[in-house]
Amino acid sequence: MLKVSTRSQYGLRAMIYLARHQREICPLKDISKEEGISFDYLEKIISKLEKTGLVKAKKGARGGYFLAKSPKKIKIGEIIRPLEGEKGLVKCMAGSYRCPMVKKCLSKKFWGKIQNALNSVLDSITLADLIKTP
Amino acid sequence: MLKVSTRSQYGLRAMIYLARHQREICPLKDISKEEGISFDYLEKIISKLEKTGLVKAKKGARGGYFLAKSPKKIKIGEIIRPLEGEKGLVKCMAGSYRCPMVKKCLSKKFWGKIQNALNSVLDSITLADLIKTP
DNA sequence: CAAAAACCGACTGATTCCGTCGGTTTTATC
DNA sequence: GATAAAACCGACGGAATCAGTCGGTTTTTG
Repeated sequence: MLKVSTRSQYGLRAMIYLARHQREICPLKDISKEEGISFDYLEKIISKLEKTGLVKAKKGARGGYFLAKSPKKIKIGEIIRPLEGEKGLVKCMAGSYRCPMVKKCLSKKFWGKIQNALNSVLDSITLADLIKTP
Repeated sequence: MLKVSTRSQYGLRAMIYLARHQREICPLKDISKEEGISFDYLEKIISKLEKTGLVKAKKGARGGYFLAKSPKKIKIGEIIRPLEGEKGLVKCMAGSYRCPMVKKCLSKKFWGKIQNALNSVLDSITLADLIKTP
Protein backbone atom coordinates (compact mmCIF):
# COMPACT_ATOMS: atom_id res chain seq x y z
CA MET A 1 0.00 0.00 0.00
CA LEU A 2 3.01 2.26 -0.44
CA LYS A 3 3.15 2.88 3.25
CA VAL A 4 6.09 3.32 5.55
CA SER A 5 5.76 0.84 8.38
CA THR A 6 5.80 1.93 11.99
CA ARG A 7 9.04 -0.01 12.20
CA SER A 8 10.76 2.66 10.16
CA GLN A 9 9.00 5.50 11.88
CA TYR A 10 9.94 4.18 15.31
CA GLY A 11 13.44 3.42 14.12
CA LEU A 12 13.88 6.94 12.87
CA ARG A 13 12.59 8.39 16.12
CA ALA A 14 14.96 6.23 18.10
CA MET A 15 17.84 7.40 15.95
CA ILE A 16 16.82 11.00 16.44
CA TYR A 17 16.75 10.39 20.16
CA LEU A 18 20.25 8.94 20.07
CA ALA A 19 21.47 11.83 17.96
CA ARG A 20 20.17 14.31 20.51
CA HIS A 21 21.91 12.41 23.26
CA GLN A 22 25.29 12.03 21.64
CA ARG A 23 28.15 10.79 23.76
CA GLU A 24 25.64 9.36 26.20
CA ILE A 25 24.80 5.71 26.48
CA CYS A 26 21.05 5.45 26.29
CA PRO A 27 19.22 2.48 27.76
CA LEU A 28 16.30 1.37 25.70
CA LYS A 29 13.93 1.93 28.57
CA ASP A 30 14.54 5.67 28.38
CA ILE A 31 14.01 5.85 24.65
CA SER A 32 10.84 3.83 24.74
CA LYS A 33 9.45 5.84 27.61
CA GLU A 34 10.33 9.20 26.12
CA GLU A 35 9.01 8.31 22.69
CA GLY A 36 6.02 6.34 23.85
CA ILE A 37 7.00 3.26 21.89
CA SER A 38 6.62 -0.31 23.09
CA PHE A 39 9.83 -1.43 24.71
CA ASP A 40 9.73 -4.95 23.31
CA TYR A 41 8.99 -3.84 19.81
CA LEU A 42 11.61 -1.13 19.82
CA GLU A 43 14.13 -3.69 20.95
CA LYS A 44 13.64 -5.69 17.80
CA ILE A 45 13.93 -2.59 15.69
CA ILE A 46 17.09 -1.24 17.25
CA SER A 47 18.68 -4.65 17.18
CA LYS A 48 18.27 -4.58 13.43
CA LEU A 49 19.92 -1.19 13.28
CA GLU A 50 22.71 -2.52 15.38
CA LYS A 51 23.28 -5.39 12.97
CA THR A 52 23.65 -2.98 10.10
CA GLY A 53 26.25 -1.07 12.09
CA LEU A 54 24.48 2.23 12.64
CA VAL A 55 24.20 1.76 16.34
CA LYS A 56 26.39 0.16 18.96
CA ALA A 57 25.36 -1.50 22.17
CA LYS A 58 26.89 -1.90 25.55
CA LYS A 59 25.52 -4.80 27.53
CA GLY A 60 25.00 -5.14 31.25
CA ALA A 61 24.09 -2.69 33.94
CA ARG A 62 24.51 0.95 32.87
CA GLY A 63 24.62 -0.29 29.33
CA GLY A 64 22.56 0.95 26.44
CA TYR A 65 22.79 2.12 22.89
CA PHE A 66 24.65 4.87 21.11
CA LEU A 67 25.32 5.96 17.57
CA ALA A 68 28.16 4.25 15.79
CA LYS A 69 29.09 7.42 13.93
CA SER A 70 28.34 11.09 13.76
CA PRO A 71 24.79 12.14 12.82
CA LYS A 72 26.30 14.06 9.93
CA LYS A 73 27.44 10.83 8.39
CA ILE A 74 24.16 8.98 8.78
CA LYS A 75 21.85 9.27 5.82
CA ILE A 76 18.20 8.63 6.51
CA GLY A 77 18.17 6.05 3.75
CA GLU A 78 20.62 3.98 5.76
CA ILE A 79 18.07 3.84 8.53
CA ILE A 80 14.95 3.24 6.49
CA ARG A 81 16.14 0.71 3.94
CA PRO A 82 17.19 -2.07 6.30
CA LEU A 83 14.03 -1.61 8.33
CA GLU A 84 11.79 -1.80 5.28
CA GLY A 85 13.66 -4.74 3.85
CA GLU A 86 15.78 -4.40 0.78
CA LYS A 87 13.23 -6.08 -1.44
CA GLY A 88 12.60 -3.09 -3.63
CA LEU A 89 9.49 -1.17 -4.41
CA VAL A 90 8.05 -3.77 -6.76
CA LYS A 91 8.48 -7.49 -7.03
CA CYS A 92 10.01 -7.32 -10.46
CA MET A 93 13.04 -5.50 -9.08
CA ALA A 94 13.80 -8.05 -6.39
CA GLY A 95 17.10 -9.72 -7.19
CA SER A 96 15.89 -13.25 -7.80
CA TYR A 97 12.56 -12.74 -9.46
CA ARG A 98 12.33 -13.04 -13.22
CA CYS A 99 9.22 -11.57 -14.74
CA PRO A 100 7.95 -13.57 -17.72
CA MET A 101 6.80 -10.37 -19.40
CA VAL A 102 10.01 -8.47 -19.00
CA LYS A 103 10.60 -8.07 -22.72
CA LYS A 104 7.39 -6.26 -23.45
CA CYS A 105 7.08 -4.57 -20.11
CA LEU A 106 7.28 -0.82 -20.33
CA SER A 107 6.73 -0.24 -16.67
CA LYS A 108 9.79 -1.84 -15.14
CA LYS A 109 12.02 1.02 -16.14
CA PHE A 110 9.50 3.39 -14.67
CA TRP A 111 9.48 1.69 -11.30
CA GLY A 112 13.24 1.76 -11.33
CA LYS A 113 13.14 5.51 -11.77
CA ILE A 114 10.74 5.93 -8.89
CA GLN A 115 12.87 3.75 -6.69
CA ASN A 116 15.99 5.73 -7.52
CA ALA A 117 14.25 9.01 -6.90
CA LEU A 118 13.05 7.81 -3.54
CA ASN A 119 16.48 6.58 -2.56
CA SER A 120 18.16 9.80 -3.51
CA VAL A 121 15.77 11.85 -1.45
CA LEU A 122 16.32 9.55 1.50
CA ASP A 123 20.06 9.82 1.05
CA SER A 124 20.08 13.58 0.63
CA ILE A 125 19.07 14.12 4.24
CA THR A 126 21.18 13.22 7.23
CA LEU A 127 20.29 12.62 10.82
CA ALA A 128 22.10 15.85 11.66
CA ASP A 129 19.76 17.75 9.35
CA LEU A 130 16.77 16.50 11.27
CA ILE A 131 17.94 17.54 14.69
CA LYS A 132 19.08 21.04 13.94
CA THR A 133 16.19 23.20 15.07
CA PRO A 134 16.00 26.23 12.83
CA MET B 1 6.82 -2.29 3.77
CA LEU B 2 7.23 0.57 1.38
CA LYS B 3 6.11 -1.60 -1.44
CA VAL B 4 3.94 -0.82 -4.41
CA SER B 5 1.09 -3.29 -4.51
CA THR B 6 0.41 -5.39 -7.58
CA ARG B 7 -2.82 -3.44 -7.81
CA SER B 8 -0.87 -0.40 -8.90
CA GLN B 9 1.46 -2.33 -11.10
CA TYR B 10 -1.40 -4.06 -12.85
CA GLY B 11 -3.30 -0.81 -13.04
CA LEU B 12 -0.39 0.92 -14.68
CA ARG B 13 0.04 -1.89 -17.18
CA ALA B 14 -3.63 -1.73 -18.06
CA MET B 15 -3.37 2.01 -18.59
CA ILE B 16 -0.34 1.52 -20.80
CA TYR B 17 -2.31 -1.00 -22.79
CA LEU B 18 -5.17 1.42 -23.24
CA ALA B 19 -2.76 4.17 -24.22
CA ARG B 20 -1.29 2.00 -26.91
CA HIS B 21 -4.74 1.21 -28.22
CA GLN B 22 -6.11 4.72 -28.31
CA ARG B 23 -9.40 5.28 -30.05
CA GLU B 24 -10.17 1.61 -29.68
CA ILE B 25 -12.58 0.17 -27.18
CA CYS B 26 -10.76 -2.57 -25.36
CA PRO B 27 -12.63 -5.38 -23.66
CA LEU B 28 -11.09 -6.41 -20.39
CA LYS B 29 -10.62 -9.93 -21.66
CA ASP B 30 -8.06 -8.74 -24.17
CA ILE B 31 -6.11 -6.71 -21.65
CA SER B 32 -6.02 -9.48 -19.12
CA LYS B 33 -4.97 -12.02 -21.71
CA GLU B 34 -2.29 -9.83 -23.24
CA GLU B 35 -0.86 -8.78 -19.91
CA GLY B 36 -1.24 -12.10 -18.17
CA ILE B 37 -3.27 -10.64 -15.34
CA SER B 38 -6.24 -12.30 -13.68
CA PHE B 39 -9.43 -11.13 -15.31
CA ASP B 40 -11.41 -10.89 -12.11
CA TYR B 41 -8.74 -8.99 -10.24
CA LEU B 42 -8.10 -6.59 -13.07
CA GLU B 43 -11.79 -5.86 -13.20
CA LYS B 44 -11.73 -4.55 -9.67
CA ILE B 45 -8.71 -2.45 -10.42
CA ILE B 46 -9.97 -0.86 -13.58
CA SER B 47 -13.33 -0.21 -12.04
CA LYS B 48 -11.55 1.93 -9.48
CA LEU B 49 -9.79 3.84 -12.22
CA GLU B 50 -13.11 4.36 -13.89
CA LYS B 51 -14.56 5.84 -10.74
CA THR B 52 -11.77 8.36 -10.56
CA GLY B 53 -12.52 9.36 -14.14
CA LEU B 54 -9.34 8.24 -15.87
CA VAL B 55 -11.05 5.56 -17.87
CA LYS B 56 -14.46 5.26 -19.43
CA ALA B 57 -16.48 2.15 -20.00
CA LYS B 58 -18.96 1.04 -22.56
CA LYS B 59 -21.23 -1.72 -21.41
CA GLY B 60 -22.76 -4.51 -23.37
CA ALA B 61 -21.58 -6.55 -26.31
CA ARG B 62 -18.65 -4.94 -28.15
CA GLY B 63 -18.14 -2.80 -25.11
CA GLY B 64 -14.97 -2.29 -23.20
CA TYR B 65 -12.72 0.36 -21.73
CA PHE B 66 -10.92 3.37 -23.12
CA LEU B 67 -9.00 6.34 -21.78
CA ALA B 68 -11.04 9.32 -20.72
CA LYS B 69 -8.38 11.74 -21.91
CA SER B 70 -5.17 11.88 -23.86
CA PRO B 71 -2.15 10.01 -22.45
CA LYS B 72 -0.31 13.33 -22.45
CA LYS B 73 -2.71 14.60 -19.85
CA ILE B 74 -2.55 11.61 -17.57
CA LYS B 75 0.07 11.83 -14.87
CA ILE B 76 1.21 8.55 -13.42
CA GLY B 77 0.44 9.85 -9.96
CA GLU B 78 -3.21 10.05 -10.95
CA ILE B 79 -3.12 6.34 -11.60
CA ILE B 80 -1.13 5.21 -8.61
CA ARG B 81 -2.59 7.31 -5.83
CA PRO B 82 -6.18 6.11 -6.01
CA LEU B 83 -5.03 2.52 -6.31
CA GLU B 84 -2.74 2.78 -3.30
CA GLY B 85 -5.34 4.59 -1.27
CA GLU B 86 -4.91 8.21 -0.39
CA LYS B 87 -3.93 7.48 3.19
CA GLY B 88 -0.45 8.91 2.94
CA LEU B 89 2.93 7.40 3.48
CA VAL B 90 2.72 7.37 7.25
CA LYS B 91 -0.18 7.22 9.65
CA CYS B 92 0.56 10.62 11.13
CA MET B 93 -0.23 12.32 7.83
CA ALA B 94 -3.64 10.75 7.41
CA GLY B 95 -6.24 13.48 7.65
CA SER B 96 -8.05 12.36 10.76
CA TYR B 97 -5.25 11.02 12.89
CA ARG B 98 -3.82 13.21 15.66
CA CYS B 99 -0.48 12.10 16.95
CA PRO B 100 -0.08 12.68 20.69
CA MET B 101 3.61 13.44 20.22
CA VAL B 102 3.19 15.92 17.43
CA LYS B 103 4.71 18.80 19.35
CA LYS B 104 8.03 17.18 19.98
CA CYS B 105 8.09 15.08 16.85
CA LEU B 106 10.88 16.01 14.51
CA SER B 107 10.11 13.37 11.97
CA LYS B 108 6.69 14.40 10.76
CA LYS B 109 8.07 17.20 8.65
CA PHE B 110 10.55 14.77 7.22
CA TRP B 111 7.90 12.30 6.12
CA GLY B 112 6.01 15.15 4.56
CA LYS B 113 9.05 15.99 2.47
CA ILE B 114 9.43 12.42 1.34
CA GLN B 115 5.79 12.21 0.44
CA ASN B 116 5.99 15.42 -1.58
CA ALA B 117 9.09 14.27 -3.37
CA LEU B 118 7.43 11.02 -4.29
CA ASN B 119 4.32 12.74 -5.54
CA SER B 120 6.24 15.15 -7.68
CA VAL B 121 8.18 12.38 -9.35
CA LEU B 122 4.96 10.50 -9.99
CA ASP B 123 3.39 13.62 -11.42
CA SER B 124 6.37 14.54 -13.55
CA ILE B 125 5.81 11.57 -15.83
CA THR B 126 2.82 11.09 -18.08
CA LEU B 127 1.35 8.02 -19.62
CA ALA B 128 2.49 9.36 -22.96
CA ASP B 129 6.08 9.41 -21.73
CA LEU B 130 5.91 5.74 -20.94
CA ILE B 131 4.68 4.59 -24.32
CA LYS B 132 7.01 6.51 -26.54
CA THR B 133 9.66 3.98 -27.49
CA PRO B 134 12.95 5.78 -27.87
C1' DC C 1 -33.50 -13.60 -27.86
C1' DA C 2 -28.61 -14.80 -27.09
C1' DA C 3 -24.18 -13.58 -26.29
C1' DA C 4 -20.80 -10.36 -24.72
C1' DA C 5 -19.44 -7.29 -21.98
C1' DA C 6 -19.31 -4.23 -17.73
C1' DC C 7 -20.80 -4.07 -12.89
C1' DC C 8 -21.11 -5.56 -7.98
C1' DG C 9 -20.49 -7.64 -3.43
C1' DA C 10 -19.18 -11.45 -0.65
C1' DC C 11 -15.77 -14.71 0.43
C1' DT C 12 -11.01 -16.81 1.26
C1' DG C 13 -6.07 -18.31 1.84
C1' DA C 14 -1.79 -16.32 2.56
C1' DT C 15 1.22 -12.91 4.16
C1' DT C 16 2.82 -9.25 6.83
C1' DC C 17 2.45 -6.03 10.64
C1' DC C 18 2.77 -4.90 15.21
C1' DG C 19 3.55 -6.21 18.85
C1' DT C 20 3.95 -9.61 23.39
C1' DC C 21 6.22 -12.94 26.26
C1' DG C 22 9.60 -15.72 28.50
C1' DG C 23 13.95 -16.79 28.96
C1' DT C 24 19.45 -16.12 28.45
C1' DT C 25 23.72 -13.64 28.72
C1' DT C 26 26.61 -9.92 29.99
C1' DT C 27 28.19 -6.29 33.01
C1' DA C 28 28.44 -2.83 36.89
C1' DT C 29 27.84 -2.03 41.53
C1' DC C 30 27.34 -3.11 46.44
C1' DG D 1 30.06 -13.11 44.99
C1' DA D 2 25.15 -11.68 44.76
C1' DT D 3 22.03 -8.74 42.69
C1' DA D 4 20.15 -5.87 39.50
C1' DA D 5 20.17 -3.74 35.08
C1' DA D 6 20.64 -3.97 30.78
C1' DA D 7 21.14 -6.10 25.96
C1' DC D 8 20.03 -10.35 23.35
C1' DC D 9 17.06 -14.03 21.30
C1' DG D 10 13.28 -16.86 19.46
C1' DA D 11 8.57 -18.27 19.57
C1' DC D 12 3.90 -16.97 19.51
C1' DG D 13 -0.55 -14.45 18.15
C1' DG D 14 -4.36 -11.12 16.81
C1' DA D 15 -5.43 -8.05 13.23
C1' DA D 16 -5.13 -6.09 8.89
C1' DT D 17 -4.24 -6.19 4.15
C1' DC D 18 -3.32 -8.39 -0.25
C1' DA D 19 -4.32 -10.90 -4.21
C1' DG D 20 -7.50 -13.29 -6.10
C1' DT D 21 -11.98 -16.03 -6.77
C1' DC D 22 -16.81 -16.65 -7.40
C1' DG D 23 -21.57 -16.04 -8.47
C1' DG D 24 -24.77 -13.22 -9.87
C1' DT D 25 -26.93 -8.65 -12.24
C1' DT D 26 -27.39 -5.25 -15.77
C1' DT D 27 -26.70 -3.33 -20.19
C1' DT D 28 -25.99 -3.44 -25.07
C1' DT D 29 -25.29 -5.35 -29.70
C1' DG D 30 -26.45 -8.23 -33.46
